[in-house]
Amino acid sequence: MLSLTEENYLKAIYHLSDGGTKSVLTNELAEAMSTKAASVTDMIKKLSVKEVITYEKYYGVNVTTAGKTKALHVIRKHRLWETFLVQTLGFNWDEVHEVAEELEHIHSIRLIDKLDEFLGFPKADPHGDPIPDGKGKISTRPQVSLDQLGEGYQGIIIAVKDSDSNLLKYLDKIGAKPGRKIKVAGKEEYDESMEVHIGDKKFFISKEVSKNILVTQ
Amino acid sequence: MLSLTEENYLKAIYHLSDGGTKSVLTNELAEAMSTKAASVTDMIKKLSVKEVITYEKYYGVNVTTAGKTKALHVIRKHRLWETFLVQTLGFNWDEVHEVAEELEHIHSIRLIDKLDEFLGFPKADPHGDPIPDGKGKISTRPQVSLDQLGEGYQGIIIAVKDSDSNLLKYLDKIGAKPGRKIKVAGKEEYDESMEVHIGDKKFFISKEVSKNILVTQ
DNA sequence: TATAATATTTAGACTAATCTAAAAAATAAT
DNA sequence: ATTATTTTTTAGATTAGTCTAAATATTATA
Repeated sequence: MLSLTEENYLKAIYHLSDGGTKSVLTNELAEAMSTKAASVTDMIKKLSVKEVITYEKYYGVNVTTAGKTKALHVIRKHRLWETFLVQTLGFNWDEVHEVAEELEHIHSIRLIDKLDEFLGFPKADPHGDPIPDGKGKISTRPQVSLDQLGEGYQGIIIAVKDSDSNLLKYLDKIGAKPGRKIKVAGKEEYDESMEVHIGDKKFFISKEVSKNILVTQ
Repeated sequence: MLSLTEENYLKAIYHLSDGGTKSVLTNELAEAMSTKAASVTDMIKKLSVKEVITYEKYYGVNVTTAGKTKALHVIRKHRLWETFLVQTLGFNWDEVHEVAEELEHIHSIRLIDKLDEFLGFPKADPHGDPIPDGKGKISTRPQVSLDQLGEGYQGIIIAVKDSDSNLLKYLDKIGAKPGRKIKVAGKEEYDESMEVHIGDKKFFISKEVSKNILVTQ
């Protein structure tokens, strides 16, 4: 059984390792957890004893299979709660992250399965991120961030990055929601800002914004 | 701000003091918290620094006004979550206590107010216990436990004690739910067991059971 | 390839919450 | 009113998670 803090570290490691595909360094984990490298070293020792990560001194951390499953279970809870907050309680999509950070640590499996059922077994959360099933299986679609695409591209928004509440408010304002069609009408070489069409409306967005919009390939 | 543990201590003190009407002794608090008296002494020192209780060495603990408000806020959250679990997710009333013990510590006030609204501002939880409002105001009705009443009594079940899951299963089986009419058809002097009529059905219940049924006076 | 810069780990200390064992106060019993 | 019993508190230790400062390893640079 992992403590709340251990769960948070494991989740961060999972995300930073891109779902367990690469190692994570002490300092980037410290940065992500808003803590000091020394604290991270202590924690990764604990997590490797619990066999959810492997760890080689000075060479970073990797998630084990067991660790992946546990991380995905926490992510499942987080995303189901976010869906509940928006779909059922009427929160805006920019208001749910912090609350879900707390709710994701409630233990009852029965609760989360009932919640899943109540919500109609949603495939994705309000930001378009896929919701793992009870066994920790996650379905991913091929996707790119919009900034990597050039003029003329046309596709569908799959998801948006959900970390920054102000960004989400802005994306909401321009209608950049999962499921909407988006077209790169023009791209400025100098700063990589672009003109996009979303529905029948046109917007100029900075590279900073386009990096946070994930679209079909 | 109280820690999770401090919140749990405060809630226990509030309950053991009958809503702040009497002092609580170290040992009974230790018993209620499944911990040792020494730990209790440490914690009540912390809680009195935070001014949610007053404490005089060797003479027990009393809740302050601020403490009452905080305790009632936790109780509000507990009871709203219990209502949600039963009403919305389809849990049985004997399955919700432990989960609500975790959920009651989620901090967002906005969450709990939205939940309250979603549930239709319920006045009582599934066991009949009153739900305090956002300001910590609680409406209590005059009530007695059934064991204190004699043959011939007739009234309405207001609430049942919710601590024991097996008791709740039994009460569910005999239909002893808040709102139902109940009549004491006979009472055995020897062991204070009684025959009760609930709806059109008749049951013999022990004193142990009757103590846990709260009825109108 | 030695040296400088950066990253990581160790050592030692702090707080919250807990414990056991011993001391002290309050209550009960003779 | 002493003594015995019970209750409560103190003293000192332990674990989880954190920190700073110092030491060590790795990587980059000249």
